[in-house]
Amino acid sequence: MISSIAELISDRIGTMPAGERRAAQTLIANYPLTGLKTVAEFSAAAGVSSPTILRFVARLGFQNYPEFQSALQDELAAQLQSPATRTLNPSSAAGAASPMLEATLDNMRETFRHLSEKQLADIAATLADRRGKTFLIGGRFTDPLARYMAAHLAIIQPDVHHLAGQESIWRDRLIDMGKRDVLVTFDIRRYQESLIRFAEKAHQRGVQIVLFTDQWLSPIARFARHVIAGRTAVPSAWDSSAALFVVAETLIGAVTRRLEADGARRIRDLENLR
Amino acid sequence: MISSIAELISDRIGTMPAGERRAAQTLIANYPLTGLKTVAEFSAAAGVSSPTILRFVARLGFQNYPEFQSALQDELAAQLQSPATRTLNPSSAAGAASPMLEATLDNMRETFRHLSEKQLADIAATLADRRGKTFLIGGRFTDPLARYMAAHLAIIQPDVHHLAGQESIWRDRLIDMGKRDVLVTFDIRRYQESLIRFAEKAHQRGVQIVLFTDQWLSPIARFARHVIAGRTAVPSAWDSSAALFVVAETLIGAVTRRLEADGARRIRDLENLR
DNA sequence: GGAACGCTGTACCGTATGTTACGTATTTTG
DNA sequence: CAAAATACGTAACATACGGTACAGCGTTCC
Repeated sequence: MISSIAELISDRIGTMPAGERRAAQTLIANYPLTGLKTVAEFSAAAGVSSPTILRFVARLGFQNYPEFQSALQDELAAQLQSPATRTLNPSSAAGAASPMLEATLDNMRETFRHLSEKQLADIAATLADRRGKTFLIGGRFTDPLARYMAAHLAIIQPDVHHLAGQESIWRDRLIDMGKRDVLVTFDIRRYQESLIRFAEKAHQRGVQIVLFTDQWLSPIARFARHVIAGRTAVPSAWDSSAALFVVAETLIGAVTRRLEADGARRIRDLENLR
Repeated sequence: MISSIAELISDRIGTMPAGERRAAQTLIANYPLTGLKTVAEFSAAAGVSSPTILRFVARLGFQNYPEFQSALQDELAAQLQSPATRTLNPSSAAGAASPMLEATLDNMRETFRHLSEKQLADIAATLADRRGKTFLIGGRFTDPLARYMAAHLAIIQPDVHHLAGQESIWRDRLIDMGKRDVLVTFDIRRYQESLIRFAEKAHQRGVQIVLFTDQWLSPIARFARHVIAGRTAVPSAWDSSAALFVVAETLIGAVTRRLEADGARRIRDLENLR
C-alpha cells in the first residue's frame, strides 16, 4: 500500500534512469518543498533539464506537473492539519530500520539522563582551559570518534593530537605528556588491553584522563578524571557508538563556545591562511 | 517583532477593506496552503476577484505574488526542517536537557523519515552482494565516519579499503577500481573539491557510488547511484554528523544481517586466527 | 565492431498565470 | 443629500511557465 508520494518515489527510484533519479533524490532530500517550486527551479536544483523533471513526474503516474503539485499540496495539508500523523512514515516504521533507530534514540536519552549539565560543563572546561596539550585515542571501533573530535578541537585550539597507528608509536608520545595535559580515551567492550596499559601509564605521569566508554565501564575508569558512560545496546550484531558520538559533538560545541573569544580570532587566522 | 507572515496578517487585518479581509481570513483558515496555489484558485476560495488578492499581498508589503509565495515557502521549509521549533510547547522545553541533544534527535528522526526501508535495503544489497571491492572515503570532518564503517565492513567482507591520506594516494587507487566495485563517499558542506573530482573519476570508471551527504546534497549526488541525505543543523558552531553516523550504523547492521550465512563462517575463521 | 535502443538536453510553442487599466458600485464626508 | 473618494470587479495584456518535437549521445546487445 502506497500512501504518500515519497513512498511512491522510493518504490520506483530503482527503475529510473540516472537523470530522473537525481530529480527524485533532490526532491526527497528536502521533501516536499522542491516539488512545490516551478519546473525550472526544480530542474536547476537537481542539475538536470526541465524535460527530465516532467518525465520524472510522468513516470510517477501524474498527467502533468500541476497535478503532481496538487497531490503534494494535498499531502502537505493533511500533515499540517493533524500533526499526530506526522510521525514516522509507515514504511520505515514497520521496517528493520526503525527498531534500530528507536533503540539508538533511547540510548541517547538514557545517556544524557545520566549526564548532568555540570559534568558536561566540567569536562568542557577541562578541555578548553588546559594550559598543556590534548591527546585523543580510541580503540578498534572507537578510534574514528577520537579522530572526529580531534579534527574539530584542533581547529579551535593549538596542541591537539590524535594518537594513531601502532601501540609502540603512542608509547613514545608518553614522554611528551605531563600534568597540564589531557588524554581523551574512547574504549568500549571488548576493552583493549593496549589502551588500558597506555591510560595507566599516562595517569602515572599525572595526565588528566577523560574517558568515553559504555555503561559497563572500561577498566580505564579507575584512572579517569571524568567518565562518560554511553549506552551501546542496539538490535544488531554490533554495539552502537552513536550515543558517544553525540556526547562528543556536544562537548565539541561546548568547548567551542567556551573558546569563542580566542577561537574566533584563531579561526579568522586560519581562514586567512587558505 | 513579527516573524511569520501569519503574524503580519493578523497584525494588519484590522486596517483592511472587506474584500481583502476575506482573503486574509481564508488564508489563515488553512495556512499556508491557500497561499501556495494560483491567484485564481486563491481568489475563488476567498470568493473575491484576482486583483483583490494581488492588492492583499501588496498591502502585506510584497512586490508581487511570486515574492509572496517564496516567503511562504521559506517559512514552510524552516518549519519542516526543524520540527523542534514547530512544537514549541513548554512541556518539551522543560524536558529538554540540552538543546543540542533535542536538535540531534530531531535530525535523526527527520533523516530516517526521508529514508525508506527499501532505499536502505537497496544500499545494503549494493554493499553486500557486490562481486568486486568496496572503497570508503570521507572529507575533512566525515573521514572518521568512513573509517568507522570500514572498520566494521572489513571484518565481515574481504576487499574493503578505506582511502586515507593525501589526494595523490587515492588517485593512484583509481586504477584498481571498476564496474563491480563500490565507492562509499562522505561529503557535507563545505563540499571538498578533491572529493568531487575523485568521485567523478571513479564514476567514469563505472564504479557505483554511495553518497552520504547533507540535505543540500554534495555535487557528488550527480554521479551517485544511492544518496543518503542527513540533517546536520544543530545549535552549535559546527554541523552535526550524528544522523549520518546512525545511518552508517544501521547500514552496517543491515549488511551484516545480509551476510550472516557467509559472514558467520568468516567471523569464525577470524576468531580462530587470534 | 556495428546497429538498435533508450536517455538526455536544446529549442521552440501554446497557454495559463500574474498583472494592469479602467469603469462601476459603494461607502464616506461635508 | 450630494459629491468625492475609495473599493471592487471585468477585461485586456505581457510574461514566463509547462509542455513537446527532435537531434545528439552513450549503452547495450547482437
